[in-house]
Amino acid sequence: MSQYHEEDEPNYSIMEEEMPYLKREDEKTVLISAQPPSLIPPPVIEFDSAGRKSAPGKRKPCNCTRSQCLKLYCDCFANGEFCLNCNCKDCHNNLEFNHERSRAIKQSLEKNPQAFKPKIGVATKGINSDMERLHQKGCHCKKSNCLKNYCECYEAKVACTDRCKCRTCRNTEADRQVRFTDRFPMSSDFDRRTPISEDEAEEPVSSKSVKTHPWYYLTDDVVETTTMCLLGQVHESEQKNESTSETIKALCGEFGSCLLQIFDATRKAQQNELLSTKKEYITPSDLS
DNA sequence: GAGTTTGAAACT
DNA sequence: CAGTTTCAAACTC
Ligand SMILES: [Zn+2]
Ligand SMILES: [Zn+2]
Ligand SMILES: [Zn+2]
Ligand SMILES: [Zn+2]
Ligand SMILES: [Zn+2]
Ligand SMILES: [Zn+2]
Repeated sequence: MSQYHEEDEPNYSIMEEEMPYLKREDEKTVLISAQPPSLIPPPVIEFDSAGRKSAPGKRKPCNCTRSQCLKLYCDCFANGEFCLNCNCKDCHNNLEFNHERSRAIKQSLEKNPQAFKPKIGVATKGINSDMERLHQKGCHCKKSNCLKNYCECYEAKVACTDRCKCRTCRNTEADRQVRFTDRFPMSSDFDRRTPISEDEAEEPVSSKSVKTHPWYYLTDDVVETTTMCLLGQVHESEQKNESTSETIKALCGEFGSCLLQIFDATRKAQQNELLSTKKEYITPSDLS
């Protein structure tokens, strides 16, 4: 994979990094029918090419009907993956049509050498934090105000930048900051700061099991943050001109998201309690 | 589920 | 490069 290192050919080095089954041969890019990416050991990918969260094993099945999953219209193809358990019709994005598929990849690649590179920069990779987690090409939205998932920036949960050519954008960094959801993602390891009642605060015995109940984490801070998130959601829904029912639906989602984070803190507290039966102190490395 | 809306990708 | 068409997903009801 790394037998070619030519400084003046950045495209190929990128391609070899992103698509191991591509090889350089003479002045051409040649696709070798090596192991398909989906069969290669562990594709530990956190984000797909569009910046969406992508659980390594699972992938949203496509429903392509006219592209044969051999154009970038197909998300599977665009992610450099084979179709598997998809609902596509007349799919050629598989080993049966490997040759045709390789030709299609090559075709897309010569149209745009960056075609299979992630559209959204990976979020800080150790020392190399140059790659911003922002859309590299920018969106061109006209009617969604960049407030719906039609917008690739919004879908990837990143702010629009000057690279975008969107009209009436409501997804600027400033816009996002008044929506709270992104500003205060309640860290699941927040501490309880405000005692709910004085009795309980001075109860040494109950402190062992009380932390395993969700309501223990309903501190003022958490309640306030949750409320802020909901208000931010209302704000966003109003900008979208959403109907009341859609607004309520969105609010339910937001509230559920907050509740899950609170519950997550509960779950971690339970784990800590289990660990503390053997250890006096828990080091941060125990948590993860 | 049916029908509409949307903007990237493809095409001219 | 710009204008148009095609396409599959996002969205609405
Ligand atoms: Zn497909
Ligand atoms: Zn597919
Ligand atoms: Zn397919
Ligand atoms: Zn946009
Ligand atoms: Zn944008
Ligand atoms: Zn925008």
